[in-house]
Amino acid sequence: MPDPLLADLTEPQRQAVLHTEGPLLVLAAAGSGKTRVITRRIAHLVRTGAPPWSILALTFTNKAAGEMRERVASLLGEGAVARGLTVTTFHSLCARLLRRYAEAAGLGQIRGDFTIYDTADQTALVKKVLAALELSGTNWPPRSVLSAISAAKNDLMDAPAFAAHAGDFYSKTIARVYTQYQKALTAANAADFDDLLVLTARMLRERGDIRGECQGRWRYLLIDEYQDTNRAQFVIAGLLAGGAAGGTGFQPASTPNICVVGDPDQAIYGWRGASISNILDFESQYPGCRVIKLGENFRSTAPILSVADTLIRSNKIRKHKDLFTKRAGGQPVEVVLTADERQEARLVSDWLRALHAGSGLGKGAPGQEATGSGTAWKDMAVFYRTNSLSRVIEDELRASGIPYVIARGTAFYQREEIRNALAYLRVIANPADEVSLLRVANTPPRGIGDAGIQALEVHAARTNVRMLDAMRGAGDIPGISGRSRGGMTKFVAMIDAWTGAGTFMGAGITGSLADLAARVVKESGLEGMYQAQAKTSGSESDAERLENLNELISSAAEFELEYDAAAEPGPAHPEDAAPPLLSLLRAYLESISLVADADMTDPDQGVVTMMTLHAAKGLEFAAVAMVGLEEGLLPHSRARESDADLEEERRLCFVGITRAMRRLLVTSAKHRTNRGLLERTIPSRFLGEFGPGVLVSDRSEEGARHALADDGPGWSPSPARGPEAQYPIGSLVRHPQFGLGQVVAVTAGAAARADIRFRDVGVKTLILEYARLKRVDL
DNA sequence: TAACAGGCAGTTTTT
DNA sequence: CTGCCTGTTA
Repeated sequence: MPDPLLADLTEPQRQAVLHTEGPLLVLAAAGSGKTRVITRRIAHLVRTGAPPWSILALTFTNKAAGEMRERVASLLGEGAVARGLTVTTFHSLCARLLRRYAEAAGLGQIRGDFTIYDTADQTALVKKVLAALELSGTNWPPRSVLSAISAAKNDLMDAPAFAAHAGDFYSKTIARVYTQYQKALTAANAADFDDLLVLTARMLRERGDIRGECQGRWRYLLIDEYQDTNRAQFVIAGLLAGGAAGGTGFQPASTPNICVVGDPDQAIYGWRGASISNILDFESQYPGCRVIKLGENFRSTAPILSVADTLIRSNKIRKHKDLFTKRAGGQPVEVVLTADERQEARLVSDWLRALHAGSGLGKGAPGQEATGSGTAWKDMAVFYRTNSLSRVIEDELRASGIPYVIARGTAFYQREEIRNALAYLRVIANPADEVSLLRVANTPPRGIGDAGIQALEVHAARTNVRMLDAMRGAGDIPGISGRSRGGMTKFVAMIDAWTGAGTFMGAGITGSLADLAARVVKESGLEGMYQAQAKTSGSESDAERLENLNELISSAAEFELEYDAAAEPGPAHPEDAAPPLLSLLRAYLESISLVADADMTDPDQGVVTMMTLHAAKGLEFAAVAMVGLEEGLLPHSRARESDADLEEERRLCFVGITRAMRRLLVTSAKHRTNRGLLERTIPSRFLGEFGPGVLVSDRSEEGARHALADDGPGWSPSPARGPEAQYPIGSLVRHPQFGLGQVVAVTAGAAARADIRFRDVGVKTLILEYARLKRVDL
């Protein structure tokens, strides 16, 4: 009697499902049925007797985790999932482990009720630190400082270690900031995204008991998209598996049941610290591990696959693997050159509309369902390299009445009014959270100004109390004006009223999260503030803010309905249990902190999806349009310095192509308006690597709005030279602001600069990429 | 203290 | 073009 779990699998797929004991590496090419294998494997494990709670599957996005959970549930029934099967993201898992064990582990930095700081919070905090260290924000852009710190953390380097390695002035300064930043996080009882991983890795490494508990529970470990793991994730995986991770010297418990799935050709997170070597070295890390390659593609037509395969062969640092399909036929891939981004957008929108109307799509490979009626909107997508490209497309789709969504899961929570409301909630959940406190202490204005805050901060630091508690005694603090004092007293009273002075008991304290959110929105004065704004300005966007606040309350209500307290990790000691409302609030805030852009793509919305190439990974669509195939955009200008960067860009392009099942349109605009400036572009070198069989057309004549001469062929590999080559020493240039000048020195490299002596304003050093210079002596 | 104007700098991808 | 930061004024 054939097992229905195995019946429709290919031989390699079947092998991967059946290999349950001992390490397993599955190299799964794009579209090779990876998710199917993973879910069947989990189902098979359960069928053959593994308790669901002993299985841990890790993904990178909530969406991937959700899908996996759903598919397992449909194979086994909801019951199995309910019996403790853990399918979650790395970051969620770490957050949960830390909530449960952080205090017991004596990590020092955080307690179980910590707040997760997102990029905006991190920026606010690092700015404070920079100010305190008297470093100017222009010389030390918070963004770059944070990315240096993040890189260190991803490499599991803490502040003391970083300081120890810092040799030059730059690193030494970063080390000082890193140290203070970490101290500030500790004071705020907060962890940034990277900390979630770093602290978990440290905890599992240092605490054999906790590690043992985890290993004891999760006997089967499965990790998806393994090619995108960074060092911290790699170490966590190794420690959970019970293997000897990263040379830390632990004895493997036995041969660990760790199964990793990935595709080196789809590694696109190198910039975030991911290292392909984690997957490439898996075999040597776990000697005797089984390796299974899934090469047959079940997703795309032959022409699409051929383009993808030809392109990716241009990568030199690569283990070749055949990508093939048994199906023949299919429409050719279309490459279209347009005059500019507006024509490009129009072309994409026309293309989508034509497919929707039913021209052509069903005539693909035999065996495909003939969709004479056209492609549904939800089966189409538009991909772009950078978010900024979405605007023109969006305008065009809206104008032509095509329904669409932009996959920007985080956008809602980034809005000013939402961040304000959430900041209040976060202060309730974690009174030490200074970033949130400072954000709303005077929002809406209640008379607390900079001077008042300054005095309060000094006092709090001196007396070693939390700022919120310092506010309670504002009357006794010297240097605070009466007006400020009044505002602070009101502020504290308000928070106390919401929390029952921290007890979450008493009259007027409900157990409902939605009620709490509603009270906060109203009683904080946010609602009134935005109402007033909407009335005076009468603008649409101000009215929208009020709607958004209501939507936030609804989202809290929704979360509350779905929340399962029993599924939460209890504290290590039951007597530490927080009031139910507080636990609910923290879980809610955590879920918000960990949403990703990709999470918001709901396949059932019946609309075209627009998203970045990064967000597209793991998805598939019947028809895909990829725009902006231009030098500087894809490959991105920031990523063509090294071969490694360039190859990652090529993989990104590969990922985009391989999302398409039946139709693929790739566009490149000859001119593009950048920051209000029309620029001529060079077609992406990748177009020249698509191989034969693509259908190329140049439609730029039809859309030409300006009389700029067209030169040259569609594309040829662009000369790989930086902008500095265009501005030799001595050349004359014009700058929109500084006027005429002469180049006196040039430095090539990442950010090529030139020293230019201007006739009127003297010598200036400019970054060529942004300087908007024009040669005037040619 | 709050609101506003004007100058300036920065441009990727995200858990 | 945008958003951020600074400085000015009521």
